[in-house]
Amino acid sequence: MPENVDMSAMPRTRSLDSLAEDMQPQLGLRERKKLKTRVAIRRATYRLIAEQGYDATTVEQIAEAAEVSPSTVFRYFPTKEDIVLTDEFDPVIVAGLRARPAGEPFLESVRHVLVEATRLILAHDHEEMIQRTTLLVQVPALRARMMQSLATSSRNLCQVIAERTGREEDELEVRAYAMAILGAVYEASLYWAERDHKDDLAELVERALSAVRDGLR
Amino acid sequence: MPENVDMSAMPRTRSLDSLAEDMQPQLGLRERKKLKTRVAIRRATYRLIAEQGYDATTVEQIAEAAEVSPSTVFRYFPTKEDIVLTDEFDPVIVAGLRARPAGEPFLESVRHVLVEATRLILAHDHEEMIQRTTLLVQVPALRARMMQSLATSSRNLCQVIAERTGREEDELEVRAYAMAILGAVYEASLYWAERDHKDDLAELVERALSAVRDGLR
DNA sequence: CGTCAAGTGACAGTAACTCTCAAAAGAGGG
DNA sequence: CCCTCTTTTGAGAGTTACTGTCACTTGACG
Repeated sequence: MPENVDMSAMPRTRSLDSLAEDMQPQLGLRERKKLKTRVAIRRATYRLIAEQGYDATTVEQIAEAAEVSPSTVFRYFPTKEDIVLTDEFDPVIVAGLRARPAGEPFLESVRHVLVEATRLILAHDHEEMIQRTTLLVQVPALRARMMQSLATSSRNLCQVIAERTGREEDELEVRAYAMAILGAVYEASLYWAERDHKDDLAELVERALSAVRDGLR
Repeated sequence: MPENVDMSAMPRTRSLDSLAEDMQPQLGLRERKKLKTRVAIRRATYRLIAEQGYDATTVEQIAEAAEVSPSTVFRYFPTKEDIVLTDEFDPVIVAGLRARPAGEPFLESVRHVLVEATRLILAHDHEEMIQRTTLLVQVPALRARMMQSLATSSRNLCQVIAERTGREEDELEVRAYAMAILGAVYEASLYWAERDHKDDLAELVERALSAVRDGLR
């Protein structure tokens, strides 16, 4: 396997790691190898799942395809679900929110940032987002594991909300509001996948958040 | 084991099935036995988990304590998590929502009904709600499985929303709104448990929903 | 080059499920 | 009361995700 792969030459198989990959200029060999293993495991997983389905794909197969031992797979990802679900979107969104003007109503900031982030992510990893959301619709175990993701994102979101609104980050209202937002975005993603990704996800996210803001009349 | 147990004599160990139990007047012996097995499994589970913790409690132990075979446990509950999480709250809430005046703003209806339902449930199964939410805080697997619960409740809620607002039940806005509400309620439950159930859960639910309605300022 | 720490693989073990099949037990008719 | 049909149960074997241990390899660094 060549040391430096031209990522832009593999339009259909870019991984969600690619964003992280792109901006790791010169780490030690150890770190680079680790990143490569991560990517290899994830690529193998996505490929095998696309071929055989989620349940039919065992960790052993993944390990073999990625040319590592099963132990190593579990060292990199605590559960099989995580191989599919792990992403690095939170920092992007948090940073985006911090960059918005302080006076702006908070939900407006969220809408702006989430819509922009969605476009960015789609531009970067379109195919993989499609695979991920498709799997999310098909595999209950993944939807379940998603809760963990939501909880983590929620905590991050709470922190920003606290900064912005001068509240405490563990206040009930803050947490409820954060989870409401994330729930809406989650539904937008599911909706997108269920309709075979025909719509513009960014637009769906915007509509979902507007619904939360306006209520239903 | 006696045929008829005086449920009101066991104030601390009443199960979430009790509501369902109370209103099954005279079914066939078969059905009554099934209900009893369900309750036995759940009681055994809660007892063992209280003694040893969730992870340390195996399905085999549960089966033994409930005096059934492990196969039977899995026949009644698809997963170990479900033994803890399954409830019958949705019908209560749906019926409550249908009973609200048609003109009322929808979120107001939701607030009324959820707050009332919370009080009712607490009055009926207080100890078990405490156990459940405590476990929810402690056990990640349960939080994850909760997603399934939320999805089901969400579908039910969507249906009522559709009836009330004249929209389609699979419309994005409806689904996003439903999930936002449930997310907020979920956070209220967690918050309650994290603070050792000192607060009034019904009040927390109300605050959480108000936060969604008003946004954060 | 040598030492140390980090990363890996082989292996054994656990427990949550799944499937299959035969025995047991309620339902219902004679 | 008994015979039959159907539902429910238990027993057992098998799969797989995950955990923990330990010896081995391989980058890092002086």
